[in-house]
Amino acid sequence: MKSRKIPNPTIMRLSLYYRGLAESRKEGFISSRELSEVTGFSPEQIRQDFSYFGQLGYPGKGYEISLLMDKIKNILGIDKRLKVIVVGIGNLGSALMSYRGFQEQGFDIVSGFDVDPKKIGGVVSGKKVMNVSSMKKYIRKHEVKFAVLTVPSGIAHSITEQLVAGGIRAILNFTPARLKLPREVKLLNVDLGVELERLSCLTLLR
Amino acid sequence: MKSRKIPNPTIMRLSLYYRGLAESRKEGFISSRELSEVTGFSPEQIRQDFSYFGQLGYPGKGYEISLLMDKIKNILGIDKRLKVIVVGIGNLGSALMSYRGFQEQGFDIVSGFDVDPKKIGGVVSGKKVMNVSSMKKYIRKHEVKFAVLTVPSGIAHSITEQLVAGGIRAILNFTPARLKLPREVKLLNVDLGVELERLSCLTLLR
DNA sequence: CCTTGTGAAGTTATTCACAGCA
DNA sequence: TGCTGTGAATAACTTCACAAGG
Repeated sequence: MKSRKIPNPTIMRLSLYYRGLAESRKEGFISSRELSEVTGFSPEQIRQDFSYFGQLGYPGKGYEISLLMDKIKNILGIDKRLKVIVVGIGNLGSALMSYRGFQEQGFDIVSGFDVDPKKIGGVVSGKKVMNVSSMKKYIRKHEVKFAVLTVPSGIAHSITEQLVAGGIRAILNFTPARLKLPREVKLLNVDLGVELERLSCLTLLR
Repeated sequence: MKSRKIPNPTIMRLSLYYRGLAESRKEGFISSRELSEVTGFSPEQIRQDFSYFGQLGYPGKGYEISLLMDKIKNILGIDKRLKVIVVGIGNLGSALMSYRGFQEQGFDIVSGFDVDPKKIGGVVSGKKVMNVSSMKKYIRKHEVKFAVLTVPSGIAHSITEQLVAGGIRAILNFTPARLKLPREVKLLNVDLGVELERLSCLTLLR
């Protein structure tokens, strides 16, 4: 274990390794070469990545799969279930509230929030939709740390302020707005239009 | 213009620059510093990025906004509208068919495909939902190059084969499946569970 | 002054190559 | 033999620093 700072790209790859391990349904041991075939990353890179987290593997055998998965879960902080709220219950927001992938990865969507009276009081995928005005209090009370943001970009900033005031620690932002956040609140932007653009570009250039 | 190979990160930033330019609603000229404030990237990086694409700016003035936007559009290949199909009309698929962001970025969702008889023949957001069995022919006939994939991961591979056989050139994959594709077909994975995981991890480590 | 564009320096990430262990 | 773990080499990316133009 070389206890240097862990590169960001390594962190970004960990969840894909985890997914690869889960999918392979292999049991016992897996080598970096085998994991390479599943995930598409090079064996060297995989070993390098794992080396940041200590002695994980066994020379000549590989990595013990269940141990490795536990370790990654632990590193990623998904060894305990985390509460998530969805703000903005439009088409995308509703879809995300029903999205099974979140559940599977250890996230519990606990409720939705919107400003539209027609949506407030409703139920989507078994979870209540509440008024944004009660959001701050809710976040505090239930100690929610994660929010998924799918509101119109015009109100994204004001909603974000309320999220931060409530104590949210991380925002998965589906709006095109570039949010300004205090250092301690983490942000990940998922811009579907931008993703397609990038894809379009890759198609033309390579 | 230094005609070296364009770094991947540069390409990934271009669409965000474009978005920043569109949002700023500024007219005339914009400097790298101003664009920096909008996008969050450093002025040096912005200049470096643009420098790959030739003499774009004017010293002392900045970049001519409409010119710059056209240039980026051209580079990203979004100067013409592109047809997109959505395969898998579940919650997420429906949301994506209604997603205005695609339209705004120059992508036209032309139709949806599913295997569920209850969905086939339906209309989502003004577009027909058709049987996957007719998909290959449709792609050929309408020369569709882009597909958004939101099917259950179990059938992702077989659907993908049909997409490729039809002549699709790029796939935006929302399923957790790691798709194996011929070199000429580009792939971008958007795994919402993985995104949240990464965010969770960032929260804990930094 | 204000800008851009860019070589060079600095930083970070990936790949290589091999020691050491089973 | 096949494997991991890791320093060293390489490659990729970002930031700096400054010349030159408005």
